[in-house]
Amino acid sequence: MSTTRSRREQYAQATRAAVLAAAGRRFAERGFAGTALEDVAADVHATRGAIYHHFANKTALFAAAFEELDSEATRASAAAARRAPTPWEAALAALEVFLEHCCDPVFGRVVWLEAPIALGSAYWQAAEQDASYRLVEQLVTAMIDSGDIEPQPVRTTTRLLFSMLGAAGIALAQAAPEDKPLVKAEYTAVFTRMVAGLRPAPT
Amino acid sequence: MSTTRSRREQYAQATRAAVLAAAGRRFAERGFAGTALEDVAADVHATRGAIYHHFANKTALFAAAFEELDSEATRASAAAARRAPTPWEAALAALEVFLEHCCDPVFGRVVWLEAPIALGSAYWQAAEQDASYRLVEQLVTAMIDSGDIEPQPVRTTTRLLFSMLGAAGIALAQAAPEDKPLVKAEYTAVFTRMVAGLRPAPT
DNA sequence: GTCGGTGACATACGCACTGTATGTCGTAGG
DNA sequence: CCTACGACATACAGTGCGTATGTCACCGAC
Repeated sequence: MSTTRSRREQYAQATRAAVLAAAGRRFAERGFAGTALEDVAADVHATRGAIYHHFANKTALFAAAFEELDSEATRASAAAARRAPTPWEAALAALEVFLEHCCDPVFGRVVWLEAPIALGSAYWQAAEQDASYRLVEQLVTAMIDSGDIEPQPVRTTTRLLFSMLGAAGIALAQAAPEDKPLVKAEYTAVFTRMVAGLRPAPT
Repeated sequence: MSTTRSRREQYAQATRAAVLAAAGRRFAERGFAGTALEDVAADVHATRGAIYHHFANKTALFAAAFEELDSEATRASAAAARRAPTPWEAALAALEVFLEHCCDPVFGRVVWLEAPIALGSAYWQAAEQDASYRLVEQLVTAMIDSGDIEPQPVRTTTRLLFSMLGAAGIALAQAAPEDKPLVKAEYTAVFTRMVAGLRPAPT
């Protein structure tokens, strides 16, 4: 239904998407505070007026860029989780895919480094509504229900795991390209062992 | 040696300290971006010129306020750790004291919520030089050396634990005063179990 | 005790952005 | 054709940082 749309609307969507992409790159390279909307506009041969036509303000622009990246990574991670036989293995599979996404410089920087800056103190409230946070929450709940881990306060556990994901994402975003595989392996290993601490003691 | 100092210098130190305290409160209440130096200056009946005389810029002012809070909490935590008989118990004791400090609204907000915003993308590089990070690093190393936990990549483990500390600190900073004890207990419990995942498997 | 020097501020200004209000032009629809 | 509306561009006001410059009290020397 979206294929046959008036030419005007097609053009508008195109510029909106271009602005979003340019903003993502700029935010990743120069940071949120360091990028002027003037520059983003120049990247797509437009003016700040165009940006303010499509987005309420600078923060909203960032939020849109963020959500696009986050939801895509979450989608892929959730898909990987669904292919695993047990909740425990689902969590590991999702972790693997998610960390792979964090290796992308734009993703890592925008989602983990700049998001707290852009969204300010409200970041952690906002985070709980994000796709990635909710995926973690679902995986935790599933593991508790299946007995893979002992019952824990879900919210607390999710927040802790989410922050660890953030640490891993930041490390990956900052690592040199050739170091990323090693860094990913280390975080995966320590991460896994820590979560394993929540498993029931072997009889 | 610092007691007998010229009157001028005493006054200067007093205003500097007053600025630091006022900045801490403002940053905690309104956030880093939300507080204008004009307001901080007004709080101590001075002007922005006075602030710029004592601190290089807004970020430096924040960093000074941050470091004061952080070093004090770290000092107390390290002292608690030193009184414990084993590295494992030392880590638990330090965790307890540190989380107690996080219950202070100014501390929690400045150190955990606003610091990434104020220091920007360089936050995580800066964090590794902070007192609290280094304390975690020492505790991890001590636990590995004593065999309390199995050998792990120290840097990776420290970063993960530090981020978990941050999650707990933020949760405590945001919790209502009457909820803080419960929140603290939950985070302590889950945190401890996760770290316990790093312990050697029982023979 | 006064006199030049210095340090602790206050005042005034430029500058870089953000956000908003208004203008323009092409396209869609009757 | 021509009127309306949506997609932008342009112009402007406001805010807040950083800096350059001024002023006045204190300190030490003579």
